[in-house]
Amino acid sequence: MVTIRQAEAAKLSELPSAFSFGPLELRPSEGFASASAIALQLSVREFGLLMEPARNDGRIVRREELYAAVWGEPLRQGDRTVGVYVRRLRVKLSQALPTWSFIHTHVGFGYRFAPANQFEAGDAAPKRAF
Amino acid sequence: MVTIRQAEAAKLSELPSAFSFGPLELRPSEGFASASAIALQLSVREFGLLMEPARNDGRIVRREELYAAVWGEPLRQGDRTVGVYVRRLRVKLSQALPTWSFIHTHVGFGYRFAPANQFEAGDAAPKRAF
DNA sequence: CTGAGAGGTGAAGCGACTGTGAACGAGTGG
DNA sequence: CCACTCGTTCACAGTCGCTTCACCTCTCAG
Repeated sequence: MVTIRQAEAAKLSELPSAFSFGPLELRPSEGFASASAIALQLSVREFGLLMEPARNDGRIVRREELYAAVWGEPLRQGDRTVGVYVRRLRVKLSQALPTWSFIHTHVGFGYRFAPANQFEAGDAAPKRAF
Repeated sequence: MVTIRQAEAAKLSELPSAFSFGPLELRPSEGFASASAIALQLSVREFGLLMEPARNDGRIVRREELYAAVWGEPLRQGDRTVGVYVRRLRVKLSQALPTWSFIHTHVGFGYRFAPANQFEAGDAAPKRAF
């Protein structure tokens, strides 16, 4: 079985050393994430999830795909882990940036990672985009 | 019994990764549909129906065939589900593109999927074709 | 015109899916 | 040994959309 460290290390090489995601600044190589200069305290899994925008730019990603990318193994039937981590990420991100939303649910499909500021309506991505 | 997720995943592999349908842009692999840069909010079933043009280019399709393609099982006697979803699709599409029509009824036969703009009469498909 | 059949429409029940809070155990550092 | 963090799992609650139903409209044959 693959350890967290190994799985994460394997992924890092495929990612850019740094990129921005809306108001967030992410540096995979350092395991660092900040929101408007406020450093975020993320766990390894949470950080792995936040790397998703670097892998797929704004498209809708299935849970299976997300899990495979972060955990390095196929998602098992009935496994709710992805949902739990999405929630934790949402909590931390909304604490740092209350007016922003980053992870959008697509029922029966998966999630779409896209920054959206509720005070700048009409600009960014819609909640549902099938 | 087959879950929605499984049925949907099975279909995706048979479709092109992206195609256009009149002013619509569709990406089956991402569960994404947009109308003139406006992202459409479709459910899994609605999206499955909109994939029809990728399977049959412009010909009239029987309800039985449509149901089998999207639901993955034969249509039962008296089942009106296809009609309900056609209506929902029409509503959403007409909201996004009021001057366009995409799904044309052929009484006693089925539906024909073809983009038609009412402001460009003479060019595109007639409402009834027999 | 009238009736029958086909399709359109609106609403509602129910099950599937997702969100949420909490508990447990493994791992780590003091 | 304890305190802490994090990953994982579970049960429950809330939401969403699939399906079904009843009723209406349209079309056409006679």
